Amino acid sequence: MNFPDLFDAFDAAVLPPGLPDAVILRLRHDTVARELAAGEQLDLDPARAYFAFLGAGACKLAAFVSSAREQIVSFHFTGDVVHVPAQGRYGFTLTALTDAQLLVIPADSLNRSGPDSCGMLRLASRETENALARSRETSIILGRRSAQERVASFILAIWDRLGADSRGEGWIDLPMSRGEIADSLGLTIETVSRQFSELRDLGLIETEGRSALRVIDLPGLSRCAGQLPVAA
Amino acid sequence: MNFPDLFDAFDAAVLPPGLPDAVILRLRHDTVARELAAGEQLDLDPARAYFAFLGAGACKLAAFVSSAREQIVSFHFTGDVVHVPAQGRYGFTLTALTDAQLLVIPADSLNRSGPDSCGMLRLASRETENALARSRETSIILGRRSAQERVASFILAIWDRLGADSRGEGWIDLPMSRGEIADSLGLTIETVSRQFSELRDLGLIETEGRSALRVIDLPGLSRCAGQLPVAA
DNA sequence: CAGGGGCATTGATCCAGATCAAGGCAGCGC
DNA sequence: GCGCTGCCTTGATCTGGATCAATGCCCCTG
Repeated sequence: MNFPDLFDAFDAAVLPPGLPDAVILRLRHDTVARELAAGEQLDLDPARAYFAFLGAGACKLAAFVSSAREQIVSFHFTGDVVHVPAQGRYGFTLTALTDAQLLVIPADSLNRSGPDSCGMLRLASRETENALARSRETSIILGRRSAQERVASFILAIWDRLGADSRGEGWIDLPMSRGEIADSLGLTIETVSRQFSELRDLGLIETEGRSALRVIDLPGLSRCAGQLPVAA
Repeated sequence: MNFPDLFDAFDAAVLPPGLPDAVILRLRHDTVARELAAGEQLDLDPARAYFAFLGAGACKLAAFVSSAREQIVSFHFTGDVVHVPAQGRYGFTLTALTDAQLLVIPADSLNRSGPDSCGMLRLASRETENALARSRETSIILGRRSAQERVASFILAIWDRLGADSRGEGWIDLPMSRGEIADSLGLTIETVSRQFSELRDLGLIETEGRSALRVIDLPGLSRCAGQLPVAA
């Protein structure tokens, strides 16, 4: 996918209708297309914030906490707009999980004031708000839930997002490794693996190889994801 | 503090300069002043998102996870703008920790489009971005840090925010209980209490009664807050 | 198709923090 | 001032998940 096609996809999926041509042209001028191979990291100026539109593929947004381990803040898939913050106390990186196509938009360029650009500001505000909602949900999961609840929640979230897309019969291909799942849930690889096994033994999911996954019992999985150990 | 004074404080501290009078008047019209006693909860329409300007006092923003325990998303103090989301998967509540004065602004009213209101949109966007940065930092703390690191981080954050305000010699009064600290850090009351004791024994902080706190060794506390158990 | 490297699974043990269980102490009403 | 109530602290024990340690199994390469 080349720049014009990517930009068209972005325009159609994300941009509010009725923006003045001049504004769109300026945005087009500020925007850059990038293609990443699986595992490759997007190179950005750490002093600036960006939005990235993911035209194809999957990626992770991660904070470097120490050399040992990173905290994955969110996973993103085709069609998502990712908010990449400027470096504050932590540095953030956007890394491709599969080959990916993206449009990189400096946040400044959406935030630039001007009588015409309200639509852009609205867009920036909305996307930031989406990111905030996701992040707060992550906080809740990390603060208050058991390993099983975390893994079940993760599977449900992926299922919501990828269940429709992938190969038939409800099988999906996880684009991330067990280690990356662990880094997003605040667990270790071993614990994630054990929880997958346990959910399989409970008959809630089915797995095949490293990445293929199918949800068999959605309500059951929701039940696993739902409650605190204390119950409610 | 009455509505006009509160609004003036809000205008001075938060609103961008140079907004047209009409826009300010409209905002003033949409905005409501509320006074909360310590422990009282702000009653809002759960279907709508709000911003709240905290003119005086302290409050907590919490998500209800189960009847047993809530996850506190953030603490806020005089001068803060709090982003209170609409109810999604979780319901959020804003509760006063001390007697508090606040201005409640429906998010719609900042987001309303119009050629004049770019300044408002910019404001909404900026405040949402602040909330996002705080929330992501919370996620990192909850996902990857030990009890001691969490408590030390918490004390440092409070210290940054309240160290200057309160009574002399660097003593500050914690407006929240141990239980609330625990609920914000994903720990239990007992663990929080033990960590306070341990930091006291290490000579990093001093405590007096339930709520008085003084930081003695700031660099030492930062060191405690900083690293993973693995070290780096 | 054989070999090898890397991720994933599984098992054994350990430990940080939860849970359970007493006291202790500040602040309040009487 | 005295007792009461509700936090807070401290101690003892328990346990979920981390850590340590082998295999096992994809998948890629030659």
